[in-house]
Amino acid sequence: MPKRTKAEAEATREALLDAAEVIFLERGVSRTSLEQIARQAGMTRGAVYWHFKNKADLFHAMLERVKTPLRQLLDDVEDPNCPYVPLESLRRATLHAIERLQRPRSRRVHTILFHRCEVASDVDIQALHEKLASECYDTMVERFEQARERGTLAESISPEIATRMLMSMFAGLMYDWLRDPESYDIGDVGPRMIDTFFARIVRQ
Amino acid sequence: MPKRTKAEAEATREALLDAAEVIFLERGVSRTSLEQIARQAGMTRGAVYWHFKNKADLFHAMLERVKTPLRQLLDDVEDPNCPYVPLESLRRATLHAIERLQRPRSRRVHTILFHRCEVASDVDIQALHEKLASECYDTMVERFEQARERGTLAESISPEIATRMLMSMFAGLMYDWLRDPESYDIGDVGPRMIDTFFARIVRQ
DNA sequence: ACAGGCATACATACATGAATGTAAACTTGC
DNA sequence: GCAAGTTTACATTCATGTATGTATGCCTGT
Repeated sequence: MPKRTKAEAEATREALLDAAEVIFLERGVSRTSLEQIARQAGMTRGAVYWHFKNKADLFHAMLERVKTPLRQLLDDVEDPNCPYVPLESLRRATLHAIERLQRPRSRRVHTILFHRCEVASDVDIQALHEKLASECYDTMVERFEQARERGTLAESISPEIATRMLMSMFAGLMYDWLRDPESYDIGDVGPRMIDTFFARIVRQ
Repeated sequence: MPKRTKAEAEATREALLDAAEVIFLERGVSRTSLEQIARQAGMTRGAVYWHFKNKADLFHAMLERVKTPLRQLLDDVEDPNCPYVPLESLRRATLHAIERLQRPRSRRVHTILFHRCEVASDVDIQALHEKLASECYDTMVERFEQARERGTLAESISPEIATRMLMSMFAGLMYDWLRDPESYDIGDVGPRMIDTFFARIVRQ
């Protein structure tokens, strides 16, 4: 059954990416062959090679369908018409990112990113993530400094350390939960952690 | 140069494991061949297959030369003749684990574990880690409960959430730092984070 | 409006290379 | 001399990329 309509072709492309998510999650990126992905989508490797250059290209296309939690957090925090004061905007942005991580697709893709792939295979991904992390760090430090100027951040806490604490908690939360989502409900634990953190670092 | 003395044979085994650490770190576990490891150690694949059953076996042998940070933390916290009160024992154990993570071998192996391998390839590792994490969680909750009974833990913080915060911060710290060790000095930032955390959760 | 032509969207077949595991040969310690 | 280490050689598997086949959708000219 060759040559579909334009819309059908776009549908197969999406089906291939869906299939990739499923198989990558099951077997890990390096151990899955393009044949397996194609079969999962009810296609053959020919379809894969039509839509994508190779496995790395397909992998990148898969990533482009989701927004990284760090990216989400940054976009929220940097939103120019955000009505909240520094600490509150940070808190809300973090909660929002946790919220969105639970969406099925986001959850699948980030489980793959955290636990089912090796960075060495895609060096640019590594560099990209490092850039995002440092950008995120800078922005957060800025916010915590604003909070300190306004007197809402406790004086004994440096903006830099507060930032590292928040970023580590966030990264660790994702890492741990995605490894074993059954062990706890991130929708409950996450917000309670974040709220406790912010409640405890404000000037008492 | 065949057939060495017993001591020399043991030395080649160690050399192979050293080589594995280096190459796994450079190229990722799945992309490295046993040939590459053998060459790095100045041997051929024959030597590898003599000392190890296959790649997975060699990988496990490599892991057995180090102690996981979580394992280290647990051992410290559960030490029966630990002279410290609950919160202080937790704090010290965490600092100690951070300390030991910086040892070259530990750092290399855990970089591999966090960033250079896919869990799906070694399912038992995954299960092992999950068991360790839940064991660690239970023990920490216990300590925080003791602290609450003694009145040293702030009443507004539940032992469960305190535990998750500490574990997430710890995991995130390792994850972030091992991905990009140049971005900050964990020997400085780590302790400052941990100290701030404990200073902020005690009853004021 | 429709007939031809061309590009599209795949499937199939094939060539290649790389890694694995094993068997056999070889060399030296004990 | 036998078994422990180690090398070399070989067979097999498997994924990849490419080349080719092919039927159909889509468009253009009249």
